[in-house]
Amino acid sequence: MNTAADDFASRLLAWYDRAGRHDLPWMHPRTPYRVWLSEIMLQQTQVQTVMPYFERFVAALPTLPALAAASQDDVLALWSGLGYYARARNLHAAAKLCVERHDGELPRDPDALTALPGIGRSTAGAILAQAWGDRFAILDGNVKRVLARFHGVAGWPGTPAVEKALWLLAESHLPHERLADYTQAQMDFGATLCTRHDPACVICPLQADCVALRDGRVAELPTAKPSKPIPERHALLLLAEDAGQRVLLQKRPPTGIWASLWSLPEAADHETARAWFASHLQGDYDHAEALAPIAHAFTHYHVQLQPLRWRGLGLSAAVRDNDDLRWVARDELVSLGIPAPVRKLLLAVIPARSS
DNA sequence: AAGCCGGGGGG
DNA sequence: CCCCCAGGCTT
Repeated sequence: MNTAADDFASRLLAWYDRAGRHDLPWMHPRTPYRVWLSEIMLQQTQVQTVMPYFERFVAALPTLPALAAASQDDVLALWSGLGYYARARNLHAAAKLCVERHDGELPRDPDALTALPGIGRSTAGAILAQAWGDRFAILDGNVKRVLARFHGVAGWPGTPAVEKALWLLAESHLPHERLADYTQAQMDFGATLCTRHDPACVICPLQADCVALRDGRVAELPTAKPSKPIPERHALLLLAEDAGQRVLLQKRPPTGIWASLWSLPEAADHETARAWFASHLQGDYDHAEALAPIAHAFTHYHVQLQPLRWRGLGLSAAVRDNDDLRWVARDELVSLGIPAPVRKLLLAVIPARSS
């Protein structure tokens, strides 16, 4: 069995001092707000992807009260391109709750923390350990992989039984000191040494006691998620420009894919598109220019988006600009939350204004 | 227990 | 082309 401050933790900490990452943006200064924001951004997202978004976000909204006071559109604009936009909506809602319930600060209590939207057990542990040095375990993808190999735990970690076993193992290794460093050490270790493909076992500080290495099962642990067929979908994107080269954007519904983001009006087929066009725009639907189709992949389905473009259009008199439908100039795109493939399309199609 | 929710990087 | 990544929420 493992003692509380066992070899596992002390070896990991020694490795971290030597080879870990000590200069990530959220470490300097390592405030609760910055730790929290980084942990939310890092959910299912790699460090290199997160860094520029983190810098931009804290520059615009440097404190929790500033985040709470921001508009949802501002928050989504800062998140635009990162994906999993529920994280941004939950972050924003949680900030408001902290202002209401916790005097504008992130609570240090684990139950109060987990009660906030977007913060589960692992994220709460990461925040508590890194922001205050409190003794809580994490169980993210890195830790799951390291523990599954080190202890030879088979079975996909997504199943409750395997996850429960891994939580117990994670807690069994917790040291009594340096919890912030230990937490970072685990993540750095999984991200840079005990990697999914081709881990550096030959220089691993845990190699002497790793069950997977001993049994030659490193490549097959952790057990992969069972794969399922991914459905293919199609949709039309309606790209209407007015005489000033502004594009008509529509706010998406608050649930579902790309919730609450601004995007091009979307239709399942030409019949639906034609009807929407007729009731909102003045012009000839059949005058559309078909642009190159866009292939976009989500985790659980793939979609082919066919953009149709019209120029010099006007809105029907009965429609007008409203809260869910706006003519947007190219310069305004940066201030809105827009799905990545749509943003890319618009920037490619709408010429930058020559100054 | 399974599905939903993005986008990018790597083999 | 496949898989995975500092997961959490909903059903």
